[in-house]
Amino acid sequence: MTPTPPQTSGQQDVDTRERLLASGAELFAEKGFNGCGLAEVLRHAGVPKGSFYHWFGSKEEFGIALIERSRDEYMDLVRPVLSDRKTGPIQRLRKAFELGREHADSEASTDVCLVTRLALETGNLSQSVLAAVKCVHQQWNALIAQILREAQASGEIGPGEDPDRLAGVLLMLWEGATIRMQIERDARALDDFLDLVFDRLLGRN
Amino acid sequence: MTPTPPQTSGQQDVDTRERLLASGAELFAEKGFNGCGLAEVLRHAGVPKGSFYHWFGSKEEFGIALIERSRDEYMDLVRPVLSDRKTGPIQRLRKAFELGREHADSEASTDVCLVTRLALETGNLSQSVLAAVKCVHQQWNALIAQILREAQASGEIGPGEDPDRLAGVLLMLWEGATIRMQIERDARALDDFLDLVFDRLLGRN
DNA sequence: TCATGGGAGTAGACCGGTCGGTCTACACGA
DNA sequence: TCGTGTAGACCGACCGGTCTACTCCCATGA
Repeated sequence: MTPTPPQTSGQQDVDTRERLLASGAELFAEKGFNGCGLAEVLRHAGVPKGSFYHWFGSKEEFGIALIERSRDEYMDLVRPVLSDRKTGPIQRLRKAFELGREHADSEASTDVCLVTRLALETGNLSQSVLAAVKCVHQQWNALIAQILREAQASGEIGPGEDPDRLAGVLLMLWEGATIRMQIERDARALDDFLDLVFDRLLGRN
Repeated sequence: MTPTPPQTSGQQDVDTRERLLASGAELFAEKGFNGCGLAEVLRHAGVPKGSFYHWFGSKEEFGIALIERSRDEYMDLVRPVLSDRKTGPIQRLRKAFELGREHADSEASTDVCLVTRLALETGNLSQSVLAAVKCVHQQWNALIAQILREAQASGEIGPGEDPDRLAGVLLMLWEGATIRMQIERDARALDDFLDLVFDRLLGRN
């Protein structure tokens, strides 16, 4: 279905696909899915249109690949932190979000998590892209809920909390902070998020 | 500069402008500023292109008019609640947000606050539209901060809080909840927001 | 009283540019 | 020679915006 990565022919071809994805991630995060035409992605990547449609069936399919890539990248970044058994669950969670903050700080200030960026475009996103966004959200939600359950088991948070619901709230706060950052062009919103969640909401540690 | 409202000639002309604004508010809230072409707005309003450019200088100018209209509508809705001196500040604030929740509930679930909707489009919004969004945010922020100061004066919240910063956090949470609602097509996210903010964050009342 | 001129507003054909997507031609290694 | 991938001209649809033609109302003045 999707072209398989080449085995013998060197890396020029992989390069093309990878260049497209990198350009797409950058430009879509900055301008949104509908706000950026293929021509611009192509120009930025230095790839002709024919090559694009060799690797991807449509702009939509390209978008979904980008969403999944974005999730995988973030997961890779965060996994070692989350699975570090030397620190408590809440502290691990905090570190994971701090990684996200640092990421936002290091990029151009307009650059924001692609998944969040696409989330508010849902109204004019196609059904399949929307589904991909939703799916990643659920995965993140489950991941956070898992950590919260650990925290509950170790007594770091009260047994009365619903981990799934609390995870949803955390994710939702993070998204709000991301919009705020986007408007104000200032990562301070993410600091406010960290303060709020870890000092006041899950506090006393 | 802008065409003055007609004084003597009845209301057909005002009607045209109003119909355009109503259609624009509905369609832009659903599809975003860039996700919806003028032709669609025109068709929905039953107004020819010539009339549109009679009333508005450009799509951009139209967008700014919509943002300001959205703000005014919400302000009118919320003002009586916020200025009701019979209830405490925090309770008034809660009521105002609950009004927002009810509004979201009554509309089609895709329909969301226009200002929030445009906020994440900042990347591909023109400078002037972005400025309008930012301006409305600051006005809301100031409004909330004012209420919080009252709450501080009456001892409902601690004197250590920074009202402006806290107002920013509240607004940011609200936006996160709005995105969440958009993705899940479910207003439960707004309930979570209300619980979090008023039962836990500003709690004990 | 009524002809008339002009501004307000309606109506939609039309413009160049850009959109996502298709198509053919070609380079190159196995 | 055939499959893989590059290259870009080209397509119809649609974008925001312009332009001309037209209707209608009413202010003016003899």
